[in-house]
Amino acid sequence: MRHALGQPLRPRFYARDTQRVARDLLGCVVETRVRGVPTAGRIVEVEAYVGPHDPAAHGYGWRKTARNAWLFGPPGTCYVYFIYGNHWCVNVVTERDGYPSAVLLRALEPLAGLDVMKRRRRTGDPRLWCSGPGRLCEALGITGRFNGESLAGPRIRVLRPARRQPVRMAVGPRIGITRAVDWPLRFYVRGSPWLSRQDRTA
DNA sequence: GGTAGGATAAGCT
DNA sequence: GCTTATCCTACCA
Repeated sequence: MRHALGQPLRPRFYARDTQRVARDLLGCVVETRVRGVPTAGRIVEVEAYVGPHDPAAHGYGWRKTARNAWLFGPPGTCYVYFIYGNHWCVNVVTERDGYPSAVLLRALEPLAGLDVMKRRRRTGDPRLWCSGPGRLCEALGITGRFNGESLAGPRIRVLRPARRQPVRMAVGPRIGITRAVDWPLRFYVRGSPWLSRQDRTA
């Protein structure tokens, strides 16, 4: 039962319009294996960073640096960056090789390795394990060493469950940005208790 | 219940 | 110097 949680998404899943990829990622499962220790969670919240014309995206104006280089990588790659001197954030790279677009993972519903998440996050409250981009990286053991890895690789993969639950999706503005603040590029599962902030529209 | 401020570092001007 | 795709604690209500 190697893939009890589902089958890995193929590269062509990611090689599409970034907003479509973002929507379709809701309900899929992220699984990591760090030093043999597995953890997994269902994606309930994402944000799209749609390309060089997106003022809030790291690849705005085609500006490529050592830090964001993997944002320009092939679809289905991990782009991981360090922010605010404290936190890692993980993205899935989309569209075509050389084009800077990606989907930021913002919140997961914990599914497997719950004891490990509890230890890594240093809190017994499951709501605080994966409800935010920095939190979910800590819970799943994702660090800069994952930058540039394939999302179908041995250490991190994204799976489509055999029986994917129907998702009631909501859309809103992205969080924590100062430019393009009204672009509705945050997609999340309406009413989910695992979001990075409470859904008041549910 | 809510919010203000600090931690902490890379990248930019 | 200043900003940043964040999180946590302290404090006030």
